[in-house]
Amino acid sequence: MSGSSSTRDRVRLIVDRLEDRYGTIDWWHAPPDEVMVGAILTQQTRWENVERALDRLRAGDLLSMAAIEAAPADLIEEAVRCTGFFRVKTCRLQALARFVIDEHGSVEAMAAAGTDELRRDLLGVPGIGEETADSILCYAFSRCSFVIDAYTRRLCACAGVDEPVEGYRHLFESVLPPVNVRYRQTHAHIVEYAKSQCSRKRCEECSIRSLNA
DNA sequence: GACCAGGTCCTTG
DNA sequence: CAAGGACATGGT
Repeated sequence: MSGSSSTRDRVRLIVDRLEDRYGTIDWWHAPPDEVMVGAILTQQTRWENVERALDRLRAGDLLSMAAIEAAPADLIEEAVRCTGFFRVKTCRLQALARFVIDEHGSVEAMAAAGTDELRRDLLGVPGIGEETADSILCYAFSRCSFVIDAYTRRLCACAGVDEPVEGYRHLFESVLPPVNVRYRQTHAHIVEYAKSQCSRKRCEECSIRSLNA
């Protein structure tokens, strides 16, 4: 990580500009079990396909850690097929469900754990990397863990900020006030902006690029 | 038909 | 540690 203040100022500028542009938006409010499932299903996958899978799981009463832990794998596979990597993702979902049930007893019980401990434990579950862990912490457990995804890296690259993943995380966490709603909102802003304005084709005219000067 | 999508893991150099 | 491949379906 480079703690360079000019880099941090640039990130602060990104955050402020996005807030001016989009204002208050409330993103991904769903029950914790559903957030955890969605966080895994959205790996390398468009969200629209994830929603289909979530609907299928819900229809089969499979949208809870307890149900996923108990269900036969082929039932899960069938429901999540539309998100791609369906065998791998089914394994990951069941590994997460087993972790929740075996190590904590329930999702509600998990909420009692501290953020650092939770993060470390989640990263120990096969199939859960940094982004998935932080998504779960931020959107399922309302913690101040900033999510660094492909959109965030693309947008930052546009603005001339180039860091290793941990660098990005600490940059954003040093700029944002320690309030969960700001974390989820800023990440939502980045996704909205990057999707519409900073796609591979349009990046040249992306206004964030002007922060380079 | 090529190319990409809100990653993660495993193998190599 | 960086780079490359595997995992797979669905949309443009």
